[in-house]
Amino acid sequence: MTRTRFAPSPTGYLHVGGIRTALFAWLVARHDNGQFILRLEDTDKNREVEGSAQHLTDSLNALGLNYDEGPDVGGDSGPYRQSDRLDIYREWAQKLIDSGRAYADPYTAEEVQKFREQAQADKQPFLYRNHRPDTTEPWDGKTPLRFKSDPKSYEWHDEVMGNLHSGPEVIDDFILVKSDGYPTYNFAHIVDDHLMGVTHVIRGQEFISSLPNYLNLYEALGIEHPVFATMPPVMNDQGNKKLSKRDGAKDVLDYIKEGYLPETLISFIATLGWNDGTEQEVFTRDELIAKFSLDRVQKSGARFDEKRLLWMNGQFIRQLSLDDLWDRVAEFWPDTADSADHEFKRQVLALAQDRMKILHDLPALTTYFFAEPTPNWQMIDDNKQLGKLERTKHLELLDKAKTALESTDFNAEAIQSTLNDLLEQTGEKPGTLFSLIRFAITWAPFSPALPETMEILGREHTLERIQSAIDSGR
RNA sequence: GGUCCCUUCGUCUAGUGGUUAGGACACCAGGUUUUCAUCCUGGCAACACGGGUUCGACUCCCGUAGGGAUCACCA
Repeated sequence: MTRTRFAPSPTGYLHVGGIRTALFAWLVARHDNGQFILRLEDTDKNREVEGSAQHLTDSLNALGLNYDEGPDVGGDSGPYRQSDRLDIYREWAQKLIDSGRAYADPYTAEEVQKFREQAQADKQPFLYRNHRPDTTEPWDGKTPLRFKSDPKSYEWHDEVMGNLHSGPEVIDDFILVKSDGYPTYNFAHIVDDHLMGVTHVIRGQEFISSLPNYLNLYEALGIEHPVFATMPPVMNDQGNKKLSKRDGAKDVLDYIKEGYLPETLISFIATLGWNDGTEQEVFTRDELIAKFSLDRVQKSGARFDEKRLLWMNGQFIRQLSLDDLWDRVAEFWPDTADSADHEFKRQVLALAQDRMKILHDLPALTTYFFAEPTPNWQMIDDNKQLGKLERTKHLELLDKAKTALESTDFNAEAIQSTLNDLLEQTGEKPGTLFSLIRFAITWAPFSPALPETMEILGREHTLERIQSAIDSGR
């Protein structure tokens, strides 16, 4: 039974890089009909950020990355918060002490730092085990507990990276339990993954260099290691370093707030470093679950290109049914739309659907449907065609338009036909006449097609706008 | 610096010895009786470099260069 986990530390929010690791682990579990576990690695109290555990689960939930077991949903392998598992780590640490594979670190942090600096000065790689004491006092829990490593070469398989290898020089006596009593990640995650029955450890490439040490610890503990899969890094848009909070990587929840769809984020993040080998560019959640496999994950890092994300979001918005879109834009209408008629808003939304890239575009696209625009003749004078005409000509044309529209059925088709007749009657070009009317009605730099806009606005309203345009131009 | 990993259009990528090196984003041009967007059509644009192996290398091997990760009582 496949069991994967996402094991973040509650030190802040989740950015695109972090969520991708979660997504891939989730996809592996769902693809295999297995389980996905959330485990909080809160063993560094200094770095912990208030409220971030909640923020983490909110982010996962917002993207629909549901977990079968976790701190807030429970499960048979809990607790799922490492700070609640201290007894367990102590027990496993004792096993190591008993078997002679762990010992009390006799040095202070300052002394170790000295060793490190000395090694650096000698241009030698620093290895703590070179200073390993011959005899040690029993561990009293007040000093760090170190792993007594057994340096050797390793070869192992990584589902993404392929076959990897390392020499004995990278194996060292790392700290298992800190002097504050909390285990290090290096120790805790191995115990937890084992106890929780995790079959696939999916994590970022920053752990690849520690893996030989983990292998050494698995052996000392006498437990089998899970399948490893290393994710390539997500790079910033410059491509010169790993995406990081420190360099302003955005919180995924911020993308949701701006009106990126969860399914866009899922599809985009998945295809950042994975593809199914066909020319398909956009995937639904179900398609991803069905098609995902670790062996098609890229080995090299990928840059985060926000333009592509924007494009993809537009694709998803356009695929939505009007009902679905309606539900999702609830929080995005302009304030002026609060009192507007329900059906009217739905028609406006239908018109805006083709132009939205993110849901937050809605206000800018629709304001003149809900509030009277302010006439701005400068827009007309700046127009290439209209600027050549006299103001009196503008007004004359608008007046003719108004008259023609007064006796027209107010549906888009009839309006179009009326406008076409007007074109012939006045001898003007569409670019002139239609632009003029469009400005008179919307006073916006851009807007949806004229007949549809008029139809939704209705005859009365449309004629009023034209009239007030005429009045303001006199 | 040591160790490990990586390297196809500007970007995301397909490609597993023989292809006009394909797709998508972005960009440019044209079309859809106005604008913006959508949509459609077309265009620009890549195998980091040098050696091998081979009848034949983007594909295999070795070097070089460049990039990344890591060398914590952080994860």
